[in-house]
Amino acid sequence: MTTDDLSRVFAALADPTRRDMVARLSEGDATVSRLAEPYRMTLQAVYKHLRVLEDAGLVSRPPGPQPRPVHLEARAFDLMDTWIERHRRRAEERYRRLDAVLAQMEEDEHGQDQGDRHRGRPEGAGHRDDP
Amino acid sequence: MTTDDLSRVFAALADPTRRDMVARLSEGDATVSRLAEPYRMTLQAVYKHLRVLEDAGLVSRPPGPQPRPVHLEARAFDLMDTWIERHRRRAEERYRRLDAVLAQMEEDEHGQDQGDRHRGRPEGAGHRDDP
DNA sequence: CTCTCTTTCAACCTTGAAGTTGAAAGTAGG
DNA sequence: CCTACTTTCAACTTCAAGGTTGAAAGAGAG
Repeated sequence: MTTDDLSRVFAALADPTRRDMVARLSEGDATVSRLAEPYRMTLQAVYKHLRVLEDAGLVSRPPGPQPRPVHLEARAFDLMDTWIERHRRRAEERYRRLDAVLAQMEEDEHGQDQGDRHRGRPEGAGHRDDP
Repeated sequence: MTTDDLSRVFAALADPTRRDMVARLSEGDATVSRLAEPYRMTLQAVYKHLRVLEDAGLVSRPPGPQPRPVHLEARAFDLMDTWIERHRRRAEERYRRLDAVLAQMEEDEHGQDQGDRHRGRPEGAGHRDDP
Protein backbone atom coordinates (compact mmCIF):
# COMPACT_ATOMS: atom_id res chain seq x y z
CA MET A 1 0.00 0.00 0.00
CA THR A 2 3.14 2.21 -0.28
CA THR A 3 2.06 4.87 2.14
CA ASP A 4 1.78 8.06 0.16
CA ASP A 5 3.81 11.19 0.68
CA LEU A 6 1.22 13.04 2.69
CA SER A 7 0.79 10.16 5.08
CA ARG A 8 4.51 10.01 5.61
CA VAL A 9 4.81 13.71 6.37
CA PHE A 10 1.89 13.75 8.77
CA ALA A 11 3.06 10.57 10.47
CA ALA A 12 6.56 11.96 10.80
CA LEU A 13 5.29 15.04 12.58
CA ALA A 14 2.93 13.07 14.79
CA ASP A 15 5.85 12.23 17.07
CA PRO A 16 6.83 14.84 19.66
CA THR A 17 10.52 13.99 19.51
CA ARG A 18 10.56 14.34 15.75
CA ARG A 19 8.62 17.59 15.96
CA ASP A 20 11.15 18.86 18.44
CA MET A 21 13.95 17.94 16.08
CA VAL A 22 12.31 19.87 13.28
CA ALA A 23 11.78 22.80 15.60
CA ARG A 24 15.43 22.88 16.50
CA LEU A 25 16.56 22.37 12.93
CA SER A 26 14.49 25.35 11.88
CA GLU A 27 17.04 27.41 13.78
CA GLY A 28 19.94 25.90 11.93
CA ASP A 29 21.56 22.73 10.67
CA ALA A 30 23.07 20.42 13.24
CA THR A 31 25.18 17.31 13.50
CA VAL A 32 23.45 14.18 14.66
CA SER A 33 25.29 13.94 17.94
CA ARG A 34 24.41 17.53 18.71
CA LEU A 35 20.83 16.90 17.74
CA ALA A 36 20.66 13.86 19.96
CA GLU A 37 21.95 15.59 23.09
CA PRO A 38 18.64 16.59 24.65
CA TYR A 39 16.98 13.21 24.37
CA ARG A 40 17.16 10.31 26.77
CA MET A 41 17.45 7.85 23.95
CA THR A 42 20.01 5.72 22.21
CA LEU A 43 21.91 7.25 19.34
CA GLN A 44 20.51 4.55 17.11
CA ALA A 45 17.01 5.59 18.00
CA VAL A 46 17.82 9.13 16.95
CA TYR A 47 19.10 7.84 13.63
CA LYS A 48 15.86 5.99 13.20
CA HIS A 49 13.88 9.16 13.77
CA LEU A 50 16.06 10.93 11.28
CA ARG A 51 15.39 8.22 8.76
CA VAL A 52 11.67 8.76 9.18
CA LEU A 53 12.06 12.49 8.70
CA GLU A 54 14.28 11.87 5.71
CA ASP A 55 11.84 9.44 4.11
CA ALA A 56 9.16 12.07 4.56
CA GLY A 57 11.36 14.55 2.75
CA LEU A 58 11.46 16.84 5.74
CA VAL A 59 15.17 16.57 6.20
CA SER A 60 18.25 15.96 4.09
CA ARG A 61 21.83 15.03 4.83
CA PRO A 62 24.34 15.92 2.14
CA PRO A 63 26.71 13.03 1.38
CA GLY A 64 30.38 13.59 1.97
CA PRO A 65 32.73 13.99 4.90
CA GLN A 66 31.93 12.28 8.14
CA PRO A 67 30.01 14.52 10.44
CA ARG A 68 27.32 15.18 7.85
CA PRO A 69 24.95 17.82 9.13
CA VAL A 70 21.18 17.48 9.16
CA HIS A 71 19.32 20.05 7.12
CA LEU A 72 15.66 21.01 7.26
CA GLU A 73 13.88 20.92 3.91
CA ALA A 74 11.34 23.64 4.44
CA ARG A 75 9.76 22.93 1.07
CA ALA A 76 8.34 19.71 2.47
CA PHE A 77 5.87 21.78 4.42
CA ASP A 78 4.18 22.80 1.20
CA LEU A 79 2.51 19.43 0.75
CA MET A 80 0.68 19.66 4.05
CA ASP A 81 0.06 23.34 3.66
CA THR A 82 -1.75 23.02 0.37
CA TRP A 83 -3.76 20.07 1.61
CA ILE A 84 -4.83 21.84 4.76
CA GLU A 85 -5.58 25.09 3.01
CA ARG A 86 -7.63 23.40 0.34
CA HIS A 87 -10.00 21.82 2.81
CA ARG A 88 -10.07 24.67 5.23
CA ARG A 89 -11.09 26.88 2.36
CA ARG A 90 -13.73 24.47 1.13
CA ALA A 91 -15.21 24.27 4.60
CA GLU A 92 -15.21 28.00 5.13
CA GLU A 93 -16.69 28.71 1.74
CA ARG A 94 -19.44 26.23 2.35
CA TYR A 95 -20.07 27.87 5.69
CA ARG A 96 -20.53 31.21 4.04
CA ARG A 97 -22.92 30.03 1.37
CA LEU A 98 -25.95 29.24 3.43
CA ASP A 99 -27.97 28.23 0.40
CA ALA A 100 -25.72 25.25 -0.15
CA VAL A 101 -26.44 24.06 3.37
CA LEU A 102 -30.14 24.42 2.87
CA ALA A 103 -30.02 22.57 -0.42
CA GLN A 104 -28.16 19.81 1.35
CA MET A 105 -30.80 19.55 4.04
CA GLU A 106 -33.57 19.35 1.47
CA GLU A 107 -31.76 16.70 -0.47
CA ASP A 108 -31.25 14.64 2.68
CA GLU A 109 -34.87 14.89 3.78
CA HIS A 110 -36.39 14.11 0.41
CA GLY A 111 -34.01 11.23 -0.10
CA GLN A 112 -34.11 11.97 -3.79
CA ASP A 113 -30.76 11.18 -5.30
CA GLN A 114 -31.48 13.74 -7.94
CA GLY A 115 -28.99 16.14 -6.38
CA ASP A 116 -25.73 15.95 -8.30
CA ARG A 117 -23.70 16.89 -5.26
CA HIS A 118 -22.38 13.58 -3.94
CA ARG A 119 -22.80 11.32 -6.90
CA GLY A 120 -20.54 8.82 -8.58
CA ARG A 121 -18.08 8.30 -5.78
CA PRO A 122 -15.37 5.75 -6.66
CA GLU A 123 -16.87 3.22 -4.25
CA GLY A 124 -14.00 1.66 -2.39
CA ALA A 125 -10.77 1.85 -4.30
CA GLY A 126 -8.98 5.13 -4.86
CA HIS A 127 -9.30 7.90 -2.31
CA ARG A 128 -9.40 11.50 -3.25
CA ASP A 129 -6.53 13.14 -1.50
CA ASP A 130 -5.37 15.33 -4.33
CA PRO A 131 -7.68 15.40 -7.30
CA MET B 1 2.38 10.38 28.26
CA THR B 2 -1.01 11.96 27.35
CA THR B 3 -0.19 12.57 23.74
CA ASP B 4 -0.56 16.28 23.21
CA ASP B 5 -3.02 17.96 20.91
CA LEU B 6 -0.64 18.48 18.04
CA SER B 7 0.39 14.86 18.03
CA ARG B 8 -3.22 13.80 17.95
CA VAL B 9 -4.07 16.04 15.01
CA PHE B 10 -1.05 15.01 12.98
CA ALA B 11 -1.57 11.36 13.79
CA ALA B 12 -5.23 11.61 12.86
CA LEU B 13 -4.37 12.97 9.44
CA ALA B 14 -1.60 10.46 8.88
CA ASP B 15 -4.20 7.90 7.83
CA PRO B 16 -5.45 8.05 4.23
CA THR B 17 -8.95 6.92 5.11
CA ARG B 18 -9.26 9.57 7.77
CA ARG B 19 -7.88 12.19 5.42
CA ASP B 20 -10.42 11.16 2.85
CA MET B 21 -13.18 11.51 5.43
CA VAL B 22 -12.04 15.02 6.24
CA ALA B 23 -11.85 15.83 2.55
CA ARG B 24 -15.42 14.72 2.03
CA LEU B 25 -16.65 16.43 5.16
CA SER B 26 -15.17 19.68 3.94
CA GLU B 27 -17.91 19.59 1.32
CA GLY B 28 -20.63 19.17 3.87
CA ASP B 29 -21.79 17.34 6.98
CA ALA B 30 -22.73 13.70 6.57
CA THR B 31 -24.27 10.87 8.46
CA VAL B 32 -21.98 8.06 9.47
CA SER B 33 -23.55 5.48 7.21
CA ARG B 34 -23.27 7.84 4.28
CA LEU B 35 -19.67 8.57 5.21
CA ALA B 36 -18.89 4.88 5.44
CA GLU B 37 -20.24 3.97 2.01
CA PRO B 38 -17.05 4.29 -0.04
CA TYR B 39 -14.89 2.20 2.25
CA ARG B 40 -14.47 -1.54 2.26
CA MET B 41 -14.50 -1.68 5.99
CA THR B 42 -16.78 -2.59 8.86
CA LEU B 43 -19.05 0.10 10.20
CA GLN B 44 -17.38 -0.28 13.56
CA ALA B 45 -14.04 0.50 12.00
CA VAL B 46 -15.48 3.70 10.59
CA TYR B 47 -16.72 4.65 14.04
CA LYS B 48 -13.25 4.07 15.37
CA HIS B 49 -11.79 6.40 12.79
CA LEU B 50 -14.38 8.98 13.71
CA ARG B 51 -13.43 8.64 17.34
CA VAL B 52 -9.83 9.40 16.45
CA LEU B 53 -10.86 12.44 14.46
CA GLU B 54 -13.13 13.53 17.27
CA ASP B 55 -10.42 13.13 19.92
CA ALA B 56 -8.19 15.24 17.73
CA GLY B 57 -10.85 17.91 17.66
CA LEU B 58 -11.14 17.71 13.90
CA VAL B 59 -14.73 16.60 13.94
CA SER B 60 -17.77 16.99 16.14
CA ARG B 61 -21.12 15.25 16.37
CA PRO B 62 -23.89 17.25 18.00
CA PRO B 63 -25.80 15.21 20.57
CA GLY B 64 -29.47 14.69 19.97
CA PRO B 65 -31.66 12.71 17.59
CA GLN B 66 -30.41 9.49 16.20
CA PRO B 67 -28.74 9.98 12.88
CA ARG B 68 -26.36 12.56 14.31
CA PRO B 69 -24.38 14.09 11.49
CA VAL B 70 -20.61 14.42 11.48
CA HIS B 71 -19.33 17.96 11.27
CA LEU B 72 -15.88 19.18 10.32
CA GLU B 73 -14.31 21.55 12.86
CA ALA B 74 -12.24 23.67 10.54
CA ARG B 75 -10.76 25.53 13.48
CA ALA B 76 -8.75 22.46 14.38
CA PHE B 77 -6.54 23.18 11.40
CA ASP B 78 -5.25 26.28 13.13
CA LEU B 79 -3.08 24.31 15.52
CA MET B 80 -1.13 22.69 12.73
CA ASP B 81 -1.14 25.79 10.65
CA THR B 82 0.52 27.96 13.26
CA TRP B 83 3.05 25.26 14.09
CA ILE B 84 3.99 24.76 10.46
CA GLU B 85 4.11 28.44 9.69
CA ARG B 86 6.23 29.21 12.70
CA HIS B 87 8.95 26.81 11.66
CA ARG B 88 8.72 27.41 8.00
CA ARG B 89 9.17 31.09 8.70
CA ARG B 90 12.09 30.49 11.04
CA ALA B 91 13.79 28.36 8.43
CA GLU B 92 13.20 30.80 5.62
CA GLU B 93 14.33 33.76 7.66
CA ARG B 94 17.45 31.94 8.65
CA TYR B 95 18.04 31.16 5.01
CA ARG B 96 17.83 34.80 4.10
CA ARG B 97 20.13 36.06 6.81
CA LEU B 98 23.43 34.62 5.74
CA ASP B 99 25.26 36.15 8.64
CA ALA B 100 23.37 33.97 11.07
CA VAL B 101 24.54 30.88 9.24
CA LEU B 102 28.10 32.07 9.33
CA ALA B 103 27.90 32.83 13.03
CA GLN B 104 26.55 29.35 13.60
CA MET B 105 29.44 27.80 11.70
CA GLU B 106 31.96 29.73 13.74
CA GLU B 107 30.32 28.73 16.96
CA ASP B 108 30.37 25.09 15.91
CA GLU B 109 34.01 25.15 14.95
CA HIS B 110 35.17 26.88 18.11
CA GLY B 111 33.16 24.51 20.22
CA GLN B 112 32.57 27.24 22.77
CA ASP B 113 29.38 26.48 24.63
CA GLN B 114 29.06 30.14 25.33
CA GLY B 115 26.21 30.38 22.87
CA ASP B 116 22.94 30.45 24.78
CA ARG B 117 21.16 28.85 21.90
CA HIS B 118 20.57 25.28 22.97
CA ARG B 119 21.11 25.36 26.68
CA GLY B 120 19.18 24.02 29.61
CA ARG B 121 16.93 21.69 27.70
CA PRO B 122 14.62 19.75 30.05
CA GLU B 123 16.45 16.51 29.28
CA GLY B 124 13.76 14.18 28.10
CA ALA B 125 10.58 15.52 29.67
CA GLY B 126 8.91 18.53 28.18
CA HIS B 127 9.59 19.32 24.57
CA ARG B 128 9.26 22.73 23.08
CA ASP B 129 6.38 22.53 20.71
CA ASP B 130 4.65 25.74 21.63
CA PRO B 131 6.73 28.03 23.78
C1' DC C 1 -44.63 -3.57 21.68
C1' DT C 2 -41.62 -4.97 17.93
C1' DC C 3 -38.63 -4.32 14.29
C1' DT C 4 -34.93 -1.86 12.45
C1' DC C 5 -31.20 1.26 12.19
C1' DT C 6 -27.63 3.71 14.76
C1' DT C 7 -24.15 3.70 18.11
C1' DT C 8 -21.11 1.76 21.37
C1' DC C 9 -18.54 -1.84 24.15
C1' DA C 10 -15.31 -5.68 24.47
C1' DA C 11 -12.24 -9.35 23.15
C1' DC C 12 -9.18 -10.73 19.90
C1' DC C 13 -5.64 -10.79 15.76
C1' DT C 14 -2.01 -8.82 13.04
C1' DT C 15 1.16 -5.59 11.90
C1' DG C 16 4.13 -1.67 12.24
C1' DA C 17 6.43 1.93 15.24
C1' DA C 18 9.60 3.02 18.80
C1' DG C 19 13.17 1.50 21.66
C1' DT C 20 16.74 -1.43 23.13
C1' DT C 21 21.19 -4.19 22.67
C1' DG C 22 25.05 -5.86 20.03
C1' DA C 23 27.99 -5.69 16.47
C1' DA C 24 30.01 -4.26 12.12
C1' DA C 25 31.66 -0.90 8.63
C1' DG C 26 33.50 3.79 7.29
C1' DT C 27 36.31 7.67 8.13
C1' DA C 28 39.04 10.38 10.44
C1' DG C 29 43.50 11.80 13.30
C1' DG C 30 47.20 10.58 16.36
C1' DC D 1 48.59 0.81 12.59
C1' DC D 2 45.47 1.90 16.33
C1' DT D 3 42.02 4.42 18.43
C1' DA D 4 37.89 7.05 18.48
C1' DC D 5 33.79 8.75 16.45
C1' DT D 6 30.04 8.39 13.08
C1' DT D 7 26.86 5.67 10.69
C1' DT D 8 24.36 1.63 9.63
C1' DC D 9 22.57 -3.27 9.94
C1' DA D 10 20.03 -6.84 12.38
C1' DA D 11 17.45 -9.24 15.90
C1' DC D 12 14.45 -8.82 19.57
C1' DT D 13 10.90 -6.64 22.88
C1' DT D 14 6.81 -3.81 23.86
C1' DC D 15 2.86 -1.68 22.81
C1' DA D 16 -0.54 0.82 20.23
C1' DA D 17 -3.11 1.27 15.66
C1' DG D 18 -6.19 -0.56 12.42
C1' DG D 19 -9.24 -4.28 11.53
C1' DT D 20 -12.36 -7.98 12.52
C1' DT D 21 -16.30 -10.43 14.97
C1' DG D 22 -20.04 -10.64 18.28
C1' DA D 23 -23.18 -8.69 21.09
C1' DA D 24 -25.61 -5.19 23.61
C1' DA D 25 -27.87 -0.68 24.37
C1' DG D 26 -30.63 3.66 22.34
C1' DA D 27 -33.92 5.71 19.53
C1' DG D 28 -37.55 5.98 15.68
C1' DA D 29 -41.11 4.21 12.94
C1' DG D 30 -44.72 0.78 12.14
